[in-house]
Amino acid sequence: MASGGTTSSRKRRSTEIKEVKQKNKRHATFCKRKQGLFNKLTELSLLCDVKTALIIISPSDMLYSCGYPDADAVLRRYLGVGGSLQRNHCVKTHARACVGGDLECACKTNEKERIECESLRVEYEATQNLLKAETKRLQAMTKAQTDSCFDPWWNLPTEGMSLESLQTFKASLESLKLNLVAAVQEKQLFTSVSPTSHVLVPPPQLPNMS
Amino acid sequence: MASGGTTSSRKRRSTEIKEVKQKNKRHATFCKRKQGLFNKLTELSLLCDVKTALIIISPSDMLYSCGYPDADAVLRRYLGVGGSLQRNHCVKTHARACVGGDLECACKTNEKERIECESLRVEYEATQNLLKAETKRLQAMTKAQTDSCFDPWWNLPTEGMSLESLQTFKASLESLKLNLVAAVQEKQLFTSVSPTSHVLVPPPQLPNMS
DNA sequence: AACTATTTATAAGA
DNA sequence: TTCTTATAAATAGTT
Repeated sequence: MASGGTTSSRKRRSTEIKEVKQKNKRHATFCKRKQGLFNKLTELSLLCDVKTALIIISPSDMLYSCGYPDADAVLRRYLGVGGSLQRNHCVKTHARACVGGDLECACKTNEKERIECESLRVEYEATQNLLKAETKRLQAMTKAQTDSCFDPWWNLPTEGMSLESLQTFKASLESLKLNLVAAVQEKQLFTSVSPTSHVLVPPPQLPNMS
Repeated sequence: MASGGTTSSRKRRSTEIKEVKQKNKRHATFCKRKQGLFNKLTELSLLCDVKTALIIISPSDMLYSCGYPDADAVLRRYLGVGGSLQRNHCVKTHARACVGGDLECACKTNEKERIECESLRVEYEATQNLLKAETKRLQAMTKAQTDSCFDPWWNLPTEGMSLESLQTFKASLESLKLNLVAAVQEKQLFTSVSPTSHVLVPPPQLPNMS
């Protein structure tokens, strides 16, 4: 009796624990990958000057969105002027297996949404160039050191610049941090950091999605 | 004269070539990353049982989309029943639930705020890049140290300070990044750390996240 | 959250 | 674009 009951409950309990673990694991994976996806999306937007919108709906109908420079603007553009889901223009669809079609269509529509991401991109690229220059310098340094073990890197003529720029980096970073903190605090941040972010409305009722 | 003309045209040509190369490079990057993003998206959908929609608009107005199980269905869900993009801006109810402050409609974001957001994003990106640069530099230095045949640079008394400040710098960069993330997270209840990501409120009857 | 061993993505060059 | 490869980044599993 006691043993039977114990066994039974142990079994049931272990099953439950396993399920919970599975669920937790899946959720952890979801969080990590969602994060990664958002990062990738933002990187793509900035690097390649493209506009993006990403929407994720979790099994429990939680909505997540991410877009640059404005998810809704992208959606509007995608859906067409009427905001209808019937699009009248060509879309390269990478659905499911993510196999790209061969559609070639450069749809030209009203380009009123000339977004001001240009300056953003310029700045970003400047930073990239900086990074590139630094990297190159360091590589040269390393190579020089490897080539001649007697001549350490700090003796190389470029070394001073490297350290100097390091100081510069630090200084600019610190001011950056201040600016950031101030800006974040000033904002009411349910709008998030996106320049044109929106909080989304859950629909009044739940349509079946599957 | 002839030489002048030659020089001039050579310059111009090389500039053009450079530009073209830049353009090609960017496009190559775009293709690769777009592909990667689509793959990631599909993986997320399948692994975690979430519904997704991703739209990309290239500078030449090419539209790309990817979704699972159906991008349009996801969009419909996102947009609400009416499929209208003016989905009731005022989400204050749900937004309050998320932040718990006095709120303004996200849709009413004014220009000033948008600019703030934008600069915020720029700074965030710049910070990330600086961090990247620093990390790379430190890695290279570590490598140089390993490769070094004789007295490693950090053993020299004068240069020890350099290393220290480097490490301090790196540490401060990392904590800066953490602070940044934390600051953003604080403002968003169900967080995504990405600068552009937001979380949407689930429908009232579905409280728990999976 | 943090860490690390692996896997995966991707930049550069062809 | 596609292929290759060296390197960088993401992340699964674990603590």
